[in-house]
Amino acid sequence: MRHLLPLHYIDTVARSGSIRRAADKLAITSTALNRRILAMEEELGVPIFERLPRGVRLSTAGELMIQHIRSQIADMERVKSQIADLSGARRGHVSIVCGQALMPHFVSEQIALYRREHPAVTFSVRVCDRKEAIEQLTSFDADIAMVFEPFRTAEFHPLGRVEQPLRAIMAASHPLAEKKKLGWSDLLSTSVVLPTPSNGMRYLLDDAMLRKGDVLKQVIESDNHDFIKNYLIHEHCVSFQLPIGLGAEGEILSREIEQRVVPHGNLYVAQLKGRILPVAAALFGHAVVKELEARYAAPVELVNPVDAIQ
Amino acid sequence: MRHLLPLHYIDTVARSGSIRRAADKLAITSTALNRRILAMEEELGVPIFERLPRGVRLSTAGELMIQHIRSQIADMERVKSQIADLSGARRGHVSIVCGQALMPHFVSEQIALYRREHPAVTFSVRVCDRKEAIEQLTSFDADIAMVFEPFRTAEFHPLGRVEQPLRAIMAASHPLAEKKKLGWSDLLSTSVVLPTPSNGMRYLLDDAMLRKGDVLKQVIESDNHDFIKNYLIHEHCVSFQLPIGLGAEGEILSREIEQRVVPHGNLYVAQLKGRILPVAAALFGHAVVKELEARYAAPVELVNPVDAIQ
DNA sequence: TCAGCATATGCATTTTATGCATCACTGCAG
DNA sequence: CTGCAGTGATGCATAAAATGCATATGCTGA
Repeated sequence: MRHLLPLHYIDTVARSGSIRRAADKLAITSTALNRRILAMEEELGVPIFERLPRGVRLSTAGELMIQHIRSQIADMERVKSQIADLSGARRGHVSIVCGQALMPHFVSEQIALYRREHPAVTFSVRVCDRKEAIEQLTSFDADIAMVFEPFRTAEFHPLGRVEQPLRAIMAASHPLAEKKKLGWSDLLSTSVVLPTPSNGMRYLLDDAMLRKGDVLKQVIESDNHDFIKNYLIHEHCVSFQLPIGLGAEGEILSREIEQRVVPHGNLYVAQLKGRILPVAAALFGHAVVKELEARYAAPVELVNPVDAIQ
Repeated sequence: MRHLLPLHYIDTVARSGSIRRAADKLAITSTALNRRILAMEEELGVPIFERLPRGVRLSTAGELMIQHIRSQIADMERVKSQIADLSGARRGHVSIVCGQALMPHFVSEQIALYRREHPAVTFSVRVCDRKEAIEQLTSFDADIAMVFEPFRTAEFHPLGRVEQPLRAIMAASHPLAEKKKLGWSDLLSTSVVLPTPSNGMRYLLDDAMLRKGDVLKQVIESDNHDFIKNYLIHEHCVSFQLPIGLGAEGEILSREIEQRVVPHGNLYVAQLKGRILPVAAALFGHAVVKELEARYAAPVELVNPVDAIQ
């Protein structure tokens, strides 16, 4: 929309950290962009950017401004999506961030399902850790986040939650594959491959190790679950995965872990607090929550018992 | 701000109901305005206004758009006020609607108090009934509403509440002035002057009459409390007022009414739900709530008992 | 049918935004 | 210390956009 072009300009400069770089992205000259920013600052009465020798940085006022700007741009998208919805055809774009490499199986399935109903809705999916996920929400770059054991912040507004117990995964030939349920001693008896600390599963595992006062024999750490899964074929190690991230059982099997050893974690579907989502995003989020709760029976809601009854 | 000029144009047209009238207010020609609107509709892909023989009216899409526009404009004000606050000087404007003619005594006092601290903050005060008050909030024309027994709607977000029992007012020479506390039979024994039905006090009185199956001897109905108060000097009638609306006792006295006869009502200070108020408005609202609760002991909060303890 | 008032549109003019060339400044590598 | 690369700011000519005037067009109600 034309009228928020100036806002988009400022947003781009803030993201680029330099007027010239932003000007390149926006396909205008740096002088034009510079002058628009000077004009905006003139209007506002205070500088939006601090001028540094190697570019610009948001001032305190600019921080306030940029939040406003991003919310306005996102809200305009919402309005457009609602207007499009009036004429029957649901259109728009849904931007999703999901916490780990485990989600894509589920997410891709859900997106395909949604797009079968509404082919005019487009999607973008990014995988990142839970801290980044919340940043993406607050910067209005993502509409919906799906994360495991997120940091609780004021910005985070859960749309739904399901419990996910950690499961141990290993090659079919691994000795522990003969047991149905693994205890702490079983885990100690083998080498393990752990996800990086930014991962929610790692958080639960570190916590378990701290409580037990014992450390697992970690041989490899990786942020890529595909790599981990492939590695298990070559060496008799154990790693971990959530039920939702498990594919079909083939060379790699999964086994239950006793709950008192590693407590169950929570998988959240969430949006930015206070924001009204575009129609498509809101409905997709709703559909995902419904499906999750159908697959993994919704836990009893502790915050408000009355709601759980309905 | 320049970038929301187009939005302001649309807002003005929506309020004026005609492009020409809006153009006059905006001090531009109707052709220029017309073309900007056509351009916006082009961009949006759907008409914002329905063209009628006697002007224009918002289309369904326009209704969505205008809500967005007003929130944008109001939110920009908020940002400006927050930025102004950064540099120490609190500036800005607070727009208040109060439910009845009873409030102005209290409100004027509170505004004076606030302005003594922050002389750069300006105020506008409008008196209207509770239905209009909520409309003013939703159209972003008012930041804060102070109303007695409002309609409960989803848009209404209470910042504070105090109980206000109705009191009977009358001339000092009225026979009932000799009693300290009036019952239903006392009220039936005299003529009464009632506020109009849009008034929250009237709502409680009508309710009482319905329950008792008896009607008061209403001789005059008026929406103007000053008129009512003056009239009581000339004829021995009884009327009603809230404690907060009572001035100093002179020719007109007030007497308590038994609670089981007319139940206590609630006075609310409220804002539009989901909106973030400008700094000045938020702090003024807070100050008012605090003062009200100091004067009329805050009632026990029923919704969430935990909060009341703190 | 016609007067009255509404929105739309063609065209000349004014205002605004853009691009080019250039300046002034800073940090860094040699 | 010096030159280089990279930054934002500014003067001026040009391109684009908004505006105003005159006028067309469309509808209602008497």
